Amino acid sequence: MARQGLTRGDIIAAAIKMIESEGLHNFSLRELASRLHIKAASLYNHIRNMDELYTEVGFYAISELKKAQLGAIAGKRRGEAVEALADAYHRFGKERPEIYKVILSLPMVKNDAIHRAGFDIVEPIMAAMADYHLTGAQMMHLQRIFRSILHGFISQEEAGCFRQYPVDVGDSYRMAVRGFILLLENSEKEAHA
Amino acid sequence: MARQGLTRGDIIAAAIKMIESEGLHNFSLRELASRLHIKAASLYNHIRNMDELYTEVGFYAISELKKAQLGAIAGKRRGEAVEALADAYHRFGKERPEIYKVILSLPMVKNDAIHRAGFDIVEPIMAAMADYHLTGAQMMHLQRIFRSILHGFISQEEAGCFRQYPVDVGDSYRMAVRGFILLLENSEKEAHA
DNA sequence: TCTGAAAACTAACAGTGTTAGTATATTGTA
DNA sequence: TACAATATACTAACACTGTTAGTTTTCAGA
Repeated sequence: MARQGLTRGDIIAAAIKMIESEGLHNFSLRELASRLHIKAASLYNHIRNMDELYTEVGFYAISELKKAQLGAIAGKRRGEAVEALADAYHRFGKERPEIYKVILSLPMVKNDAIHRAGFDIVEPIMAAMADYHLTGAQMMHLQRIFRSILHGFISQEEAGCFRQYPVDVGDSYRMAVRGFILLLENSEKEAHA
Repeated sequence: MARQGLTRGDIIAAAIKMIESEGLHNFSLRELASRLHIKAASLYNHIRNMDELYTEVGFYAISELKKAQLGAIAGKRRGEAVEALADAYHRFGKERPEIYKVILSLPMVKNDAIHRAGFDIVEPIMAAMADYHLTGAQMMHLQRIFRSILHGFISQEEAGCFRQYPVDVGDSYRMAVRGFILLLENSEKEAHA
C-alpha cells in the first residue's frame, strides 16, 4: 500500500512503546504491525524474527538501566554511591516493570551481543564499589551478590511475594542494602588483614 | 476411546513430568494429552484451563521445595541452619530448574490459594532463623532479604548472567550467605542494644 | 527512463489454548 | 437386572500466535 518509509528503528521504538503500555505478556507481532498500519508479514522486511526484535528491545532496556545507574552514582562515594545505585535500580524496576522484565528474560547464553551488553549492567556496580579497597576477585564476587540482592528483591516484590507480612517493603530494601554495605566493609578489612 | 479412568491427579503428575523433561517453554496441552493417549479437549474434563493446571504444578513445586528445606535444617541451629537452608535452596534450583521456574512465575497476586502456599516457602526460613534473638519485625524483613539473595542468585546463575567473570560461582554464593549471616548477627546486636 | 532494490501486500501453514456439541462407557439406583 | 445419570472421551471448530513464499508496488539511483 501507500508506503510510509518505515525503518527498523521505528519498529523497535513501537515495540518498546507497546511493551511498556500493554505489558510484555500482551505483546504480539500482529498487534504491533496494526499499530504501524502494516501487516504482520511486512515486519519481516525489517527484522529477522521476534527474538531479534526482542533482543533489540533488550539492548534499549539495558542502556536505559545503565544510564539511570550512572546518573545516580555521579559524584558519590562508597556507601552513599551504593545506596544511590540500589535506589536507582529499584526505581527502574518499579517504574518500568515490563521493560525490566525484558532484561531478565534475555538469553545471556548463546548470544554474544547480549553477553557483551551484560557488562553495561555490571559497570555501574563496579564503579560504585571502586572506592572500597577490595581485591579484583572480591569485586567480582560482590558485584554478583549485589545484583542478586537487587534483582531478587525487585522481582519478588513485583510478583507480589512480599505481601505476607505487614512490615514496610521499603524498610526491608534499605535493610538489605545496609547489609550489603556491611559485607563490603567486612571484605575490605579481610583484604587488608 | 477406550476410557482409561484418568484422574485429575494423573494429569497433574504427567504435566510435572513433562515440564521437568521437556522444559517449561516446550510444554503444551496437546503434547500433554498425546502422552496420556487422549485428545487435548479431553483434558478439560479434569481441569478448568491451563492456568489452573499450572497452579497445581506450582503447589507441588512449593511443597517439594519446602520438604527439601525442612529436611536440610533439621537438627541444625543458627549459622549452620542458615547455610544448610541456602544449600538446599540452591540445589533445588539447579537440579530442578524447570519446576523452580514454575514457582517463580506463580501469580501470587489475585489468587488466595497461591498466596497461602507462599507461606510454605517462608516457614523453613523463619525456622532457620528461630535461634537468633530477633524481634518479629526483624524476622519479617530478614526473611525477605534472604529470599531475595537466594532467588536473585539462582535465577541469574540459571540465566547465565554470572559468566562475565572467571571467579567461582559457588564461592560467590557462599560469600553471599556469609554476608547474610553477618547481617543476622548484626541485627541481633541491634535488637538487644 | 529504465532497472533493481526496498517495502508493502495476500495467502497460507503449523502451532497454540479453548469451547460446543456428541457419543460412549461406567457407575449408582430402582 | 434394567435404567438413568454421570464421567470420560471424542470431533470439529474458532480465534489467536509466529512465520514463510510468492507477488505487487513504490521509490531511488544510474
